[in-house]
Amino acid sequence: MTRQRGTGGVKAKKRLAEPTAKPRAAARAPANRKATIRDVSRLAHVSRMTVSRYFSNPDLVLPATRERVAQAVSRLSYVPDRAAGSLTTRRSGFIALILPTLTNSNFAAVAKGLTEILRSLNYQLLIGYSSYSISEEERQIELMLARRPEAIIVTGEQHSRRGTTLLMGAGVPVVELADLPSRPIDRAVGFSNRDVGRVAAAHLISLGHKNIGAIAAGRTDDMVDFRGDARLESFEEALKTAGLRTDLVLRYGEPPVSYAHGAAGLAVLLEREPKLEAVFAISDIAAVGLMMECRRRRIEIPRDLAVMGFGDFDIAAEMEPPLTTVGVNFDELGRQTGTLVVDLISAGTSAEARVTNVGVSLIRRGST
Amino acid sequence: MTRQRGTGGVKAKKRLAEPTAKPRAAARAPANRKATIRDVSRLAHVSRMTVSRYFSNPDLVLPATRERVAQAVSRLSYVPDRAAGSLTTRRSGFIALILPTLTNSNFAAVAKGLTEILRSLNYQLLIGYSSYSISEEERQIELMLARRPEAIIVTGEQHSRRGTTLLMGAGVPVVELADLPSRPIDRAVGFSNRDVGRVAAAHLISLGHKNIGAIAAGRTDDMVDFRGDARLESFEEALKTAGLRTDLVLRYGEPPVSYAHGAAGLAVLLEREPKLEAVFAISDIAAVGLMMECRRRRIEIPRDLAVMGFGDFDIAAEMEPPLTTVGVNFDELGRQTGTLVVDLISAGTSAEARVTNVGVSLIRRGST
DNA sequence: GTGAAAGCGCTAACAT
DNA sequence: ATGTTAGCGCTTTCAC
Repeated sequence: MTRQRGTGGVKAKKRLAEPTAKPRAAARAPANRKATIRDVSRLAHVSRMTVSRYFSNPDLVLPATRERVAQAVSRLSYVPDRAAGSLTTRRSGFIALILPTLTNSNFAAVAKGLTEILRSLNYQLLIGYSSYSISEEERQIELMLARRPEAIIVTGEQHSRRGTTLLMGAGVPVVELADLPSRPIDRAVGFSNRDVGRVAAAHLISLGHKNIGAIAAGRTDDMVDFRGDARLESFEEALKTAGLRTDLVLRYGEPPVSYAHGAAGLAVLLEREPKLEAVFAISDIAAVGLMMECRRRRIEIPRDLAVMGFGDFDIAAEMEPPLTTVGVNFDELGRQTGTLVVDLISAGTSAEARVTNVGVSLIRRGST
Repeated sequence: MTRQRGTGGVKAKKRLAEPTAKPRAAARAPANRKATIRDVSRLAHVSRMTVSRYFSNPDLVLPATRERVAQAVSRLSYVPDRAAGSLTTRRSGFIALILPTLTNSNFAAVAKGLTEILRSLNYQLLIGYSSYSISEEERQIELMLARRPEAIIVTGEQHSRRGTTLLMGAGVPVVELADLPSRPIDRAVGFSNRDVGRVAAAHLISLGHKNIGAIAAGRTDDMVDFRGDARLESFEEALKTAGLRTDLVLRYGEPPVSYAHGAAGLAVLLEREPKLEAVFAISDIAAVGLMMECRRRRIEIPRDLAVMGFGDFDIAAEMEPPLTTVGVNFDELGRQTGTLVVDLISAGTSAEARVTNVGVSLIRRGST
């Protein structure tokens, strides 16, 4: 079974199957086959096991031996193949994370918070994003599962039927993020998007506004921002409960909402109600776009129009006037999720409740 | 993790690989263990190869058989283990991507452009980020290599010594992004950050400004934004060449630059030179922060101060006045990189030059 | 402290 | 159309 130098030992028939169709391993770097543990062991004149120990538990290797292995490893630029290793250890070292988008700094913050916790424990985040598409999320779940992650983190409580089935049968901890599922698949760390809508409405109403508008994205069969919708719906309900009009609650376009959503939204609202007094955008991004449009139209904030958003994106505090918003500590959300996941993997359990609420808070600033 | 028997103490000669005499676990997947191809094969009464073909080339399987396999797959919620598969195929299906940060929508756009190309070909992006730390980048490179990606994409041309060694020995295509290395490790798709600085300086100078400032992040031993620095340096050189003062070229704080960098930077510059006429920020983000600070100080743009940035972030066009900037099509950069990488993997070569320049363009808007 | 044997879950290359 | 054989690169277990 020796098959070191040259290709001795390999069946010569291999030549047959070379119809340039499929890319073969050697296609690109003929001279450069990746070094294996066997190459190292031979160079260092030790067994493969000793090389393995050198990486997993160096103390078990005699210093002199260790040094020889180190030399060989360095000479060959050897990096152990984790995929091969995990086959035996049954630990992939992957934590899967499926987000709606990467282009949202709040979600990026979650990834950052998670990484902080996972890095020292040598887990690697396997990040995927669904572009707010339910079918794409399902595809991502399957892709992730194929990599045997030790835990899987998804966004929200709404998934495709098959996606849910896959998650339930995953056999590893599952965490749903940024929501408070009434019936979590396994665990959840999030906040109430309905609370966000209520807090926003309460704030605007308490300021005495009557003609209150709102801006959100629409939805297609496949693309939905469930959490944004929840914020909008609860906002609308709160308006209704207060006996206020709800015909200024706008949904249009595809998620995620953009600056342009906010700018265009203002135009629509103003046409519908010139005496518009306040607007809640389900994302700071739309709120900022709207504020810029106000500027173009010489509408002074908050004197002529009160504006608030959601997310407390970096730009919110920097705006002039600074944007009132409903904030969530996404960094912390990521860290808590990381801690939970690590507990779940190592202890198989955690003191945390099945559903953890990190809460939301009104961040009152100059735009209202 | 109980071992199965079959490896008994006695050395059996030539044990058959396939259906051993010794019965193993029952056909159904044990509650606690992910189903394997063997579980499926037993449930469907076929060999493992047939199950394998069902996934890789269903047409080779008789419809009736296919149906039985499908049933079993579905009943067991079986998802093939890609790590195990790649051991044999020598194709991990991973493309590694190492970015400085996820919190930058331009880099997020690169990931998006890449995904567009790679998705249909069933590659999975393995994303890592370095937080602008050189040592962390090195660590990421090693982590990635351990997953045997079929190509590895890194940002920039500056890496740690060992990082470079690892990349050179990777044995797979390596693409350096967002830079134009004079001596690329393998391939590069990017633009000239020095051009950016020159274009910015030329623009501001052509407008007749004399007291021109600039804002960038500083650097620590480990944290550097090489590309941002290149933009700043070439900007400074252009100023010098034009015989203009360069004492208003500012660097401070850690990368990446933030809104706050821009706001604080303006204060410093104004203190140093009350007659400041124009500012170039190495990132739109800092430029936007600076514009907001202008607003607070009732400095009118562009009348009192011309401002320009880099990156053409979404917010740039939405500002009031809209921000003049130097733009790069990062989406396209991602797509081109994707196409290149796919060519390189499948054909082992590509018509592309070793270094591809996607170019930069001055986007003249209202802030100058 | 080190090594030999066995096998993780999968598939390429052959047989039928 | 389907099955058998022989590993892929690594680590577990157990022997020395």
